[in-house]
Amino acid sequence: MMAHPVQEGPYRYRIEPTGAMRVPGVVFASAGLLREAGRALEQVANVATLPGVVDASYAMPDVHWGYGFAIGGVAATDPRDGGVVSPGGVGFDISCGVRLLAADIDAPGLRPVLERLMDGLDPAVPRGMGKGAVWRQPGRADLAGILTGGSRYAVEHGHGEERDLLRCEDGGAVAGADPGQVSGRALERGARQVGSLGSGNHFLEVQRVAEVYDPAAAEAFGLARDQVCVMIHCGSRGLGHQICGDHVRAMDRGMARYGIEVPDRQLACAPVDSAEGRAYLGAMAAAANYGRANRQLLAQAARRVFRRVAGARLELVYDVSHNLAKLEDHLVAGERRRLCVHRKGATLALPPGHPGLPPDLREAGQPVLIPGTMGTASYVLAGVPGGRAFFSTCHGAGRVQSRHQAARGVDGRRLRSSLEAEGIAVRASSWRGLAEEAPAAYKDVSAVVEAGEGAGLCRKVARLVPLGVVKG
DNA sequence: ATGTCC
Repeated sequence: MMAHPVQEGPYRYRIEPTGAMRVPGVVFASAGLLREAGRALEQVANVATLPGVVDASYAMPDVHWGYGFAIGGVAATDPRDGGVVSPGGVGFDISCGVRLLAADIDAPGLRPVLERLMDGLDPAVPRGMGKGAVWRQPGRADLAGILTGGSRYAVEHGHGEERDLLRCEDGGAVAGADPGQVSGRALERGARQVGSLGSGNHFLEVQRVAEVYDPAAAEAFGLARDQVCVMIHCGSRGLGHQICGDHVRAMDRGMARYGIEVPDRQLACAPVDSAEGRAYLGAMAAAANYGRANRQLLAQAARRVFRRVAGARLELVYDVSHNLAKLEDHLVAGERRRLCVHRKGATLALPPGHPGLPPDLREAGQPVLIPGTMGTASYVLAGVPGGRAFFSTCHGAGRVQSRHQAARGVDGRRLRSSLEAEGIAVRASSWRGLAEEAPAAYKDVSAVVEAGEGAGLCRKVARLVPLGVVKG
């Protein structure tokens, strides 16, 4: 579908419905970010053709090209109106997300032991391709427990604190997981990777709170200026990837049976209330739980190193997923409807007062964690009243260069030297992998966050800067 | 993102 966005408000553009589009497209962006979105806007228009789509096909300020759906896209469908679920609307890395922990130590206090801390984290954080995991050989029962119980199962088996679960979306476990819909191959891939970072833009960073914008919310989140934090960005590894591939194939074969036509095969989908739709949602929830358990185990690995090297404790601030579809209740034109909300490279941002928040965060709103590009800032945001796009906001910087382009433009060793010269300790698993994640390959995360705030999607709480990077 | 093609 062609897309001709027209400005209709500050940081807000509209793509008028044409052809098979059932609803408009709405893009939240500055003029500069809109230009960087490029052909991803055609994907935003394509999503507006899906059966049962409600309200609009939305794009966050960090929108960029993805598989079928743009990354940075939000789309809700109504199952009672033939609404579909599409694996492409979640992405290959199901439940990819971010976990932030706050240390009871400040940056000046940590500085003398930073190098030793990084040397401790280096072997303690399994990463790269096929190179081990924190939970080495989970049995069949443990794997099934992880798929249905997520972080909760990990905590119940000694990998964390009960309080952690209050700081995870859905209490650490998504309901409705159906391990029976997870293929043998997905299980086999997943069994070897429970508690591993992966590669690409996934990382574990030791950070410092550089600036606080909203002192009341920062206090509620347990954050103060100069405090040390740990941010973990990872997903569901080979398991989620295999599940996405398996179910795209099944839906591609089944679409004709439901009389569904889509403008791009990568938008393969099935009605939420169909055998294929239910199968995918059950497997997706299992992968979501696997992703949370993965972050839980990596957090435990970081906790052990912090205790041993710095005598410091790490408290969980929050854990968010930015690749997921969920059944949620929303008001649409004054009417309460249960919708299937796809967020792909977009984060749920519940507003202050929302019943889905733990009591001590209810006044501040939901923490939203925005990983920056290596060597640049990351942000903590919060949901706002009247949040748009089904209470969603951005998820990160978003690429502007392909991996190949980035690797051609930068030498990994030289990049490490320049980061170290800025006082950022780097522990990389491969030089090429490091070069592919060069800051030049990404949009300016600060511009993304400014646009998100300007568009009324979220508000800034704090900015974090890296002290040390453990790179996948 | 991903045992970067079963």
